[in-house]
Amino acid sequence: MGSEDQSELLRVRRQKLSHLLSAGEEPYKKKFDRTHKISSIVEAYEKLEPGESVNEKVRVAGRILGIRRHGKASFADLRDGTGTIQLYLTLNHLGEERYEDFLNFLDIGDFVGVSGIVFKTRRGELSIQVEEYSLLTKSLRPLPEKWHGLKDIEARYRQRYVDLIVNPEVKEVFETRTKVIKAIREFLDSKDFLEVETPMLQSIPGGASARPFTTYHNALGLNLYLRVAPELYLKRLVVGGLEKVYEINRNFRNEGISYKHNPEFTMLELYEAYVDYNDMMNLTEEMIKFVISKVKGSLKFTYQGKKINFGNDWERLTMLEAITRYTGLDISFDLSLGELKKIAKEKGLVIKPYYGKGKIISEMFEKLVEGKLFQPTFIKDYPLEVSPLARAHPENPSLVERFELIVAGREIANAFSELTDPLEQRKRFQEQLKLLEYGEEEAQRLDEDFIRALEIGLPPTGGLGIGVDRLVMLLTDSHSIREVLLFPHLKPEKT
RNA sequence: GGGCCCGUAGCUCAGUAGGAAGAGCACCGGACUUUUAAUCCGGGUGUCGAAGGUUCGAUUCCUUCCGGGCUCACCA
Repeated sequence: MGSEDQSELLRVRRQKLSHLLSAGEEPYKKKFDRTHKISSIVEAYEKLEPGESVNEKVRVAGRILGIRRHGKASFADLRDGTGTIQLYLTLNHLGEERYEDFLNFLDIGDFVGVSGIVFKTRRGELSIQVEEYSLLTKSLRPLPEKWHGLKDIEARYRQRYVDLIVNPEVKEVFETRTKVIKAIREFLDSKDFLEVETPMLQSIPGGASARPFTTYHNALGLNLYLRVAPELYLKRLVVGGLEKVYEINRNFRNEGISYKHNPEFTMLELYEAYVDYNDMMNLTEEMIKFVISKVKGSLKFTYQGKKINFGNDWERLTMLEAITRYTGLDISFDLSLGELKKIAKEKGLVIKPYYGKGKIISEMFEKLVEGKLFQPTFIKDYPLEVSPLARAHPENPSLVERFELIVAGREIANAFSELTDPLEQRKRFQEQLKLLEYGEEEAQRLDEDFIRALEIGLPPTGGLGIGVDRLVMLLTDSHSIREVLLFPHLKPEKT
């Protein structure tokens, strides 16, 4: 784009840049030695009396966020990664040329380094009396308005760098996100879990019922899939003797985008040998309580205007109990398939012809009950039909030892006693293959090497997955998953 | 993918029952040596998302497309 096509705002900044260059100024410097971060100046000197100054020269650097001109003296706001401080610039201290240059050629958005004396104005604002300044980076585009910030949701996501500059609460969300992940690691590391990394590129996508992204390896001439879950690899590691493992990393699912779905999202999965899903339930509760206390300082907070209390012992209901309680329907596997379908259709559910009793019951739970569970609730004993990797329930062969943690109507965690019997696992995969034939693209594929690993022997194992983004949504009071992803997926801008 | 809504200046938003495109901030010029959403005086900087259509005339009405939001479906 030539300069004649640009708006006046862009043109003016480029003119200032040209002027600086022709005056021998370097507008993109490589470094600046600081003596202080802004927050350390604020901490050290915030108790100064108005009018008082400190006999110590400081050097700080940051981005100019505001300029207030007052003739022969002016103020500017300077922000670095730790805080904001006011600059006080006067003709007396800088000399006429440097003072005028600051006002004429520097703009809001520019990075500058300054040196000067710390003092407090008579209005009580901690400030730096600037004796020297240096332009570090010239900004060529205006920032959004100081009062309303950047509101346009699309612009905020596409230009997250601007969002982070002008909307301070956005930075806090991502700091919280990092704290959550650190707290998870702290908790699991203290319990001697080993953090590992397993393949993102898989030749058989496994471990979850989801459509995968496909890709191609040129050198090997091989179709590959982006993983939908790390599960089968992590269980191979338990076979290998790593008794407690976890991975926090990205999963990719080729599905729709919504306020709670992004095509790539972050998942915690962990596996522990010699324990079952009841132990996983206890571990989940302990871990999430640890994370929330660490991050929020309290186990009670509000999410989207409603109070959530994580402090009590969380309720544990079987799926069938939950359906009965929240719908009044007396559902069990004793009903015939025909009866279940009839009830489901009366409730407005879409039931495909090949659905069995288990799938219908899980549909009833997900569509009719899940959204009503706001307080943290464990729902346990899922239908076997929808859980091809979980161990059957000893008291009911139609169920498995599996639970999900539901909070604010959403699934936060999913766990089970792992199926360790290789012969049974092969049968389960074969049932999944039938679903693939029915056109259920999310059905799971047969993974012969995983079966071979089970044949080597997987000890009794409990496994757990937690959707990290959704947990962060809860703890940051975010309505949309996009608010907790730095760069949520959007369609490409223009052409 | 379906339904509803949105797209006007760099940003936040008005507006035109179809007839010369507006405000605040930002920006440009001027005044001002302790201001802080500084103030005061002057200046509107625009492909009204894009392309067609209707019309004497379209930013406004219609169609299609692009992008976004909410919601339903699918999923975590």
